[in-house]
Formats: sequence, C-alpha cells, structure tokens
Amino acid sequence: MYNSLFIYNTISRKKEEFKPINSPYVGMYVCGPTVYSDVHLGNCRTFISFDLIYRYLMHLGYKVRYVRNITDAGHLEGDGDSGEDKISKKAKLASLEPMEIVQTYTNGFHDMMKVFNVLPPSIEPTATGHIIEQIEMVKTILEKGLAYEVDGSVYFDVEKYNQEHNYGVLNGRKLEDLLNNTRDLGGQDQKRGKLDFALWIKAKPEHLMQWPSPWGMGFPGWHLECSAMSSKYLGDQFDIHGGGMDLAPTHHTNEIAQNVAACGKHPANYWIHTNMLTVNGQKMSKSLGNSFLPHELFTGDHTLLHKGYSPMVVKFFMLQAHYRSTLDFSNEALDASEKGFKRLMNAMALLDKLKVSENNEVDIKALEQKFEAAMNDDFNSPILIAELFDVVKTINSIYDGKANISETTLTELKSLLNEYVHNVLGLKDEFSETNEIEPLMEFLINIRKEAKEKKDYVTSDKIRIGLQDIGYQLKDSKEGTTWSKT
RNA sequence: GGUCGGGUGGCCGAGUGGCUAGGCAGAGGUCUGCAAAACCUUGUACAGCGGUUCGAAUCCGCUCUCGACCUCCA
Repeated sequence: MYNSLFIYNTISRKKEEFKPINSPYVGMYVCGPTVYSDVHLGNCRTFISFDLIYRYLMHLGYKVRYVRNITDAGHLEGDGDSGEDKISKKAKLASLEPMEIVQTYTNGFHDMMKVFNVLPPSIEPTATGHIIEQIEMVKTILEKGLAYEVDGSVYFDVEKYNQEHNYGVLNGRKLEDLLNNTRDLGGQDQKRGKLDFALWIKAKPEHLMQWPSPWGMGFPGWHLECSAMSSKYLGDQFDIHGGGMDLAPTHHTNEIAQNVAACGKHPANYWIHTNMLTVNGQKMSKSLGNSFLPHELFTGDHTLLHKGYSPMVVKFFMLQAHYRSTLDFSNEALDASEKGFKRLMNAMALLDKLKVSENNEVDIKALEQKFEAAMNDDFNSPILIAELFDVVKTINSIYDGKANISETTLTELKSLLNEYVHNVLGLKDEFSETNEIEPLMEFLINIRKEAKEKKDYVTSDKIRIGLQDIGYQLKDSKEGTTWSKT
C-alpha cells in the first residue's frame, strides 16, 4: 500500500519515494521528437506515458514545469558523426527549407498530441532556438578540459571524464566493457577515444543549417541540446528527466556527462524511462519499417489491421499496460480494449441517470484510496483501470436497482471518477459527443415505442436495425430505451 | 559476443512469499417480442528442471526461449 508517490528510478533500479527538490514545484524534462518525419505510434506511446505522469503529479497538487523539446537540428543519420543531419537531408530531398520540414512535422506532432488528448508541456524549446546556450556549454566543457577541438569540430573526452566521474551511471556499465564492445566505425579518425561524441560539428559548405561559433561554421551535436535546454529552464539540478528507454544508454548517458562536466552536478534526481511499443514482439521503429502512423490506425488502412480504432481506444489500450513494460500491438488486443473502453464510458454516462436512495452502499473513501495507491505505485495505470472496472460493476448494479447510492455519495462519485478518468488518465468520451442529434433520436425512439406497443415489430426492428447500420445502438431496459454510438 | 530486461490461463495484461487482479473471448443462467446492454455463475495460468521455505508465479541456480541496447531511434 503506497501512501505517497513512489517512482522507479533508472539510476538506482529501485522504486524510490518521490521528494521534489523544492516542493510544491516540480521540474520535469522529457526528450521530445526529432521532427524530420511523421510521429509513429511508438513515439506517441512515450508522450502518452509522460502525459499520465504529468497529469498525476498535478493531481497530487504539484506545480509542474514540464519541458519537452523539439529536436530540429543536430540529429544525424546513420553511424558515427559523419552522417547527415536528418532534417537537412529531408529538406534537400524535398527541395524545401529545413524550417519548412521542421514546421510541417511539428504541426503534425502537435495535431497528434491533441487527438490523443495529451496536454501541451509548459515549455517546448527547440534546438535551433538555443544555439547560443549550446555554444556556451561547449565552451565551458572545453575550459574544464573535458573536450577537445579538432579542425572545427569539438568532441567530448569520455575516458578523461571517466577518471573523475562514472560515465556509466545510468546504464550500470563499465567503461572497459563499453570500450571493448563498441564497433569500430569508419570516418572517425578525428576522435581520440572511440566512445567520444561530438558536441559541435563542423559543417560542410553545402550543409543547409549552420551557425557561426568560436570553432567556425557548424551545428550542435544531438546530445548537447537537451543538456543546454534542461539546465536553462529547470536549473542545474531538477526533479525528473524522462524519455524512451532506447535513449538511456547513449543519449541520456551523454547528457549526464555533459551536465556534470559543465557544472559539476548530476542534472536530475529521478530518471524515468518508458518502454517500447512492439509489433509481433519487435520494437516498432521507422528503420525496421514496422511502424504505424496514427492515421493508419484510426482508419484501419494498414496491412496488419482488419479495422480502424479511435484515438481514445488506442490510448486506453496503452494505459492498460504499465509504462515500463513492453506492449505488443495486435488487432485482438485492440478489439478487447475497444469493448472495455466502451464499457467504461457507458458507465460514466450512466452516472447521470442513476436513482439515488436513502441507503448508501458505496464507500468513496475506500475507492479514492485504492485509486491513489495504484497510481502512487509508480503510476500503475493498469491497476487503476482494474479498480475502475469494479466501479463500473457497481454503477451498473445501481442502475439495475440491485444496489443503492445516496445523493451526496453520488455527487462525490461523479467528481472522483471525473478526476481519475478525465483528468488523470486523460480519457474523453468520444462516443457520446452528439448532443445535437439527441432530440432526433428521442423522436425515433418514440415512434419505435408506439410501434412496439402495437406489436408492430416489423416497424420497430426497421428502426432499431436501421440505426444500427448507420452506427447507433439502441438498448431497451425497464426504464426505457437508450442509445449509444457503436 | 557483451550488458540488461522479459517468458502469466484462448488473447491482452497486472501482480516480488500465503489472500479473486482486470479487460476481451468461451460456457451456463436471469432479463427480453427479437437484438444489444446489464447482472449472476463458470477457468487445475504462471517456460522447463532443480533448490531455499511450513508455504513460491513471486527468492536462488541451471537450461530453453524472446526482446532491447551495444550504431540513428520514443
């Protein structure tokens, strides 16, 4: 039973009680997308996971500054540091300005976040907007003697850094192991050590995005931007740093090294890493070619899908797994989530139709404690959802007249469920946002009722089946007929 | 090859020593003109083999197997 929030910290590999540096203020940095192509569903999972974390922190009363960057420069293609900048490459192929590429995919990313009802972060800084900060950071690291310049490029000296600090703090790996098991890559003769990484990269004349620096025209390395922007907006030390698990071994490891090198402090107290979305057991990624774009999922226009699923169903599917577990994607699993989600939403809608009584059999306090205990245990949304289904059962029983709830308790229940379903999980009912057709439906339901009373079942079935064909399900009960979208 | 993490009933997916996870699907029933929904009942699950323990899905060892990372990736 968790009475306070515990978070699994990648650094310690343990659940630790969450103690903010400066409560009630919480600083959280999450690595955002590189905007060189459409975000796929795996990317979305990460941001949905952090949205849950962000929402729950706010639910607990914390004032969260949530910083999530947009990588719009410096992210290279392929091996080593000789590859092309992903955005520049795309811009050349499409004969567009790099910033047009950036804008297009940033807009797409924002649209998708909105569709998934993911809250925008407090600050969404871009790499290109923080070139000066990044240059300053490179200068500082050079001054500390932990980086070196070679012909207009600056590299971080990992082995020298490791003499004073532990380079592998995050992934628990020893430097010698890393050195022994790193593949030799071509075109890196400028580097002194094979683990060294670029802080600043000299640009070739034809490179589309380049900026002046003390080392000549160039552009910043990918790992640098997050270090520069997190410390700028959250300070040298802040509470939470997050990202996808695949970023931990290299990107976050290098980030820590840069921050420690520049200011002597480990940047974040809690490192949260979210797990991958898999397809047939394999990580969904652009390079493997097994990725789904969100709209393919919504329309069902994909070879692996037999139908489309709405954004909230997909989100609910993701929330039914813990953020640190891999989640395997399949039609069957989504079908199950779709039905479960409708069941939950149906019960939510039923709240307004419940009859109150003198007696009360619902213990709100106990419910609230269960919900909180689930989320306090490292944001365990699957447990929370399981508890919610217990409530669904209770709501249905009350509706069927098999259980009782008092008026005050019903009011409390409504606000508790609203808080957890809408505000914490960030789900919204997309099946009943059709108030404008309500009078029309009532009209049809009345005609059908008259037909039924005359035992004219041909007409009543015509209405029921006809509505079903165009996506509306009628449900008869003792209290009358209700309807929902299918 | 190295490091790390998994293998839970038909499917998805929680659960770190004893107490029903939950959802979907399946079976039986109640309700119902039919349908849908709802409700009730229903499942010898924990990769395998050893070990620790009064007791293990949960701890330890070995084996098999899948994956992630080691190279850009959320």
